[in-house]
Amino acid sequence: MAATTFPEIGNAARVFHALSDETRLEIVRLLSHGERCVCELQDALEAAQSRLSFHLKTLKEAGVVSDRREGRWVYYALNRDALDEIAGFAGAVKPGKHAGSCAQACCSS
Amino acid sequence: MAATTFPEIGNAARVFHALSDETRLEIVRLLSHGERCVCELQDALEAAQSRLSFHLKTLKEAGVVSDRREGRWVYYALNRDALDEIAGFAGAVKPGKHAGSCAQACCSS
DNA sequence: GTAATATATCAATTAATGTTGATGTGTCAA
DNA sequence: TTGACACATCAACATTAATTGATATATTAC
Repeated sequence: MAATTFPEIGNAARVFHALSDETRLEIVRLLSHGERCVCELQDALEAAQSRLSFHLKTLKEAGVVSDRREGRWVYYALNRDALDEIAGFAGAVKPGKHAGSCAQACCSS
Repeated sequence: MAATTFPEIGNAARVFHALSDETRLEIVRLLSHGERCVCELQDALEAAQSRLSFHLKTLKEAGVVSDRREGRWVYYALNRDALDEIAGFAGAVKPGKHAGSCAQACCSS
């Protein structure tokens, strides 16, 4: 498989949607330093707990982050695969870089 | 400037939002083959004209595409900078790749 | 067990986004 | 200069997403 295969549109849309919110991008930025528990994020973002929980769920459902429980705390971490998918998308779409890698109708014209 | 500078959160959110819709991703995919006029996209996507126009506007406002008029037709093309920003984001956020490049509070902890 | 802490979920509200059909604008050809 | 074409914009409506405050669940400390 080429490195620039066009990702599944539906999945890509889900990932991009997860990243389309500033609060969630801040979360991602914080997590880029390593995993964090919810209360640490809460302090850093000064966000209401249920709001944060909502955004974490959104990120998790899109596959951008994963979580793991440790005692009372739940730690969230970035999921490298999702970031690769994003980079892959950008690469696949760059003019001249995607030749032949797109299986859909757009290549038949 | 490092290649992995963390992009402006606000702008990144705008770009990601533009890419968070399947119709718009299809448009981007089509444009990855080169510029297209609206009517070509219309044929390829079987989308109502006003719907397409709405999505093109969204993409344009986010800086993902640019347009140019040629007679009766308006041609849309991908904007490479926006794709670079996406790739840059993915790179900046990857664990271990962003060290020292993040000017915000997240790096002070 | 009981209380406290960390987190998730729910219901209600509000805000943002997408869709549709109709109308407006610019450009070209006859 | 009229008509047809390519496209943008608008208004009304439908759908989806985000925020808030309250309540529920799990874990630990006492």
